[in-house]
Amino acid sequence: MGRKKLEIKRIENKSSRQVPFSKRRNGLIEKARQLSVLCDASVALLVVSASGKLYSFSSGDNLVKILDRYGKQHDDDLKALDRQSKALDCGSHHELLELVESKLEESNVDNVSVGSLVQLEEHLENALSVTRARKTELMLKLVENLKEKMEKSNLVRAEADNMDVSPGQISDINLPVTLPLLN
Amino acid sequence: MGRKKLEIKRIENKSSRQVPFSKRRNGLIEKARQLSVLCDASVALLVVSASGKLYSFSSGDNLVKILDRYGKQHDDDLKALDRQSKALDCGSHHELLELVESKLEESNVDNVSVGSLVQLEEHLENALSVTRARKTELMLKLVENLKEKMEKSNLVRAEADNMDVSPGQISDINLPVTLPLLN
DNA sequence: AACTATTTATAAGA
DNA sequence: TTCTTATAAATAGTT
Repeated sequence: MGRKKLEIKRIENKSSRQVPFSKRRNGLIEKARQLSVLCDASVALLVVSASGKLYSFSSGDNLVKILDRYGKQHDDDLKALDRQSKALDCGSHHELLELVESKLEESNVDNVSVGSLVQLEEHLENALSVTRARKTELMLKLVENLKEKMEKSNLVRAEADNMDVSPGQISDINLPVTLPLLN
Repeated sequence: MGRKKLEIKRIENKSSRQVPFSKRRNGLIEKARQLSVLCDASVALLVVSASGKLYSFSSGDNLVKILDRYGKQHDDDLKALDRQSKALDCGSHHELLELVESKLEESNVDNVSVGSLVQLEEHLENALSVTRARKTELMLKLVENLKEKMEKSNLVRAEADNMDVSPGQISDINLPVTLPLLN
């Protein structure tokens, strides 16, 4: 959609990439927003530029929740895989071979192309990354801690200044206040 | 970009959402692909429909790597946060208060709007989810195990059939073969 | 950062 | 779902 039709291939010149990157990144994020609003969908988008800068979007549900949702969907599948794996531990090579062949057959029956198998592989990799994503509550607790401390501190100040500070007001500022530390 | 200009607000009728969802989802994924190719960027996209179906895209780098990259970028920041938090444990309320106010001041100096503070909060939530995402190697090992077993099994069959099976061939089929189990 | 000629995406309809 | 088409929106090249 420009003066000329553009081939979709890597723009070699690094500085020539800057403007298209910025335009398309913004466009993509806006499209993601529209999809989430129009169709009531959860959307998470991460973009890392070649120079390593990160840009992200996530719909009302934050990334964490979307990942959780994703994780939940695959939980049972992963458990099945786990059981399968354990079963294989005890199984003979012969049994494994039969399993593999039956699975191959299923794939053929369903006319699965190499392309879609590759997609399935990506699928698993995603599922793995999501499973990993469920372990660490530590940082969350850390931030919760900070929040509490700031809340207390604000209350102390409020008392000193004889002002009324509602919990709502506090929670509006306490997290952002900590965030400049991240940059 | 259709026959009529469309307001970007939730399409209430559930069935009326299906077609736009499908079209826009495909469009979004295509745009994500183009951005990653044209500008040599890493892009990860997760879309969960209102009915809970998941669709995803990730550029050559898979989601795991993109998350790792994201995580790496924020690792030092998170460590800083951690140190900060520990320091606060020993600090007085007064010191904390000063910190909060100085941070607030910084924010004002930099003319940070409420909107961008909200963005920063999302930023942290993303960082948290990524930090969580780095913990579990378990599933990866599980799959590696499966891979090895299948490789062995294939070699066994290859010997039996007196065929030559290169490692490359094996790695092309062993993962996909396991993947139908996930669905 | 703005402008505009074009291309691309897509809303509605079939 | 898939195709068609009129129109809106995105954006490549330019200033």
